[in-house]
Amino acid sequence: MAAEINDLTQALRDAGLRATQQRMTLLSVLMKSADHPNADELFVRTRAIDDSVSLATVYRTLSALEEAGLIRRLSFENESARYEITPTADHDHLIDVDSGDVIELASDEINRLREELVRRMGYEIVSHHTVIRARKIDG
Amino acid sequence: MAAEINDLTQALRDAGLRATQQRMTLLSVLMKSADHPNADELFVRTRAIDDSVSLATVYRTLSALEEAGLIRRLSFENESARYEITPTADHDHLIDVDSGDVIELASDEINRLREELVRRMGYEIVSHHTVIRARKIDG
DNA sequence: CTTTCTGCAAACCGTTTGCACCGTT
DNA sequence: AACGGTGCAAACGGTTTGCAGAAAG
Repeated sequence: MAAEINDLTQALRDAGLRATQQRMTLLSVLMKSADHPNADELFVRTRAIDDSVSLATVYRTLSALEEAGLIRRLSFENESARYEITPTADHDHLIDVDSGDVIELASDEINRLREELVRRMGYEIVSHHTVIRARKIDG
Repeated sequence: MAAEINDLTQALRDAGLRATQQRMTLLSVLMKSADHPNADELFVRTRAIDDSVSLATVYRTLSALEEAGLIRRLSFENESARYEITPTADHDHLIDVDSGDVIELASDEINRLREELVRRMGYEIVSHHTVIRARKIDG
């Protein structure tokens, strides 16, 4: 159920990084996070487990993990960056403008259309991200 | 061809704002800009016409114009905010990862699919924005 | 004459970095 | 041991803000 320490160690080593206490804690926290926390939230949650973690290390680790492809950095308007474990299936994000909740959205059909559109313009997609701000329909 | 001073004055008044020299200059600069400039670029271009404009005013004016719906603020990853005159037709943006160019992308079909998908989840779209990072296919 | 706007400089806030020490390999 | 990683505090860069004077209505 919970990720083994050895899995975390291996994942970090595979990424060419040393398996330090701080990195393993941060990675495990992010894996347990169902939401899309920002650096400060990760700092608080990580610190609750291991109080030797500094904010600087959170940022440095997040950069390293992103570069290694283990996590994804998400940028929303007027907000600090949020992070998620790299998703297996491509998905976009819907933000509930009232609650602030972030919901994951997948649509193969949209992805296919988008790729076609871009290719027709002579480009190939490197990455893409859609942010939809929406409000619950009452009733 | 060029927007009349009276048009600018009227647009600002309609937005409930005073038609100051600085705002009219900034607005006309943005209207003439085919690219999607950020605050600093707008500051430089505006200052070339009217050297009484300060960076603070550029930011304050951009916020006011955005709130009034006259312009749109665009957020790309790891970049300062860029601005465009509010587009009549909904469009997304493709960034050429090599040149940094921003290209406007429209697709009614994608928009329709997206709206359907969101509605099926019990939401209505407030706004949406897609950023595609892509590379030119050589050939 | 009132109210809004402006320039200036200082404050802000998320993020990055230099440094000297510490832990992993 | 060697090297990468860490905490701390200071720096950074885009953006915002308090203030006193200037301009629009």
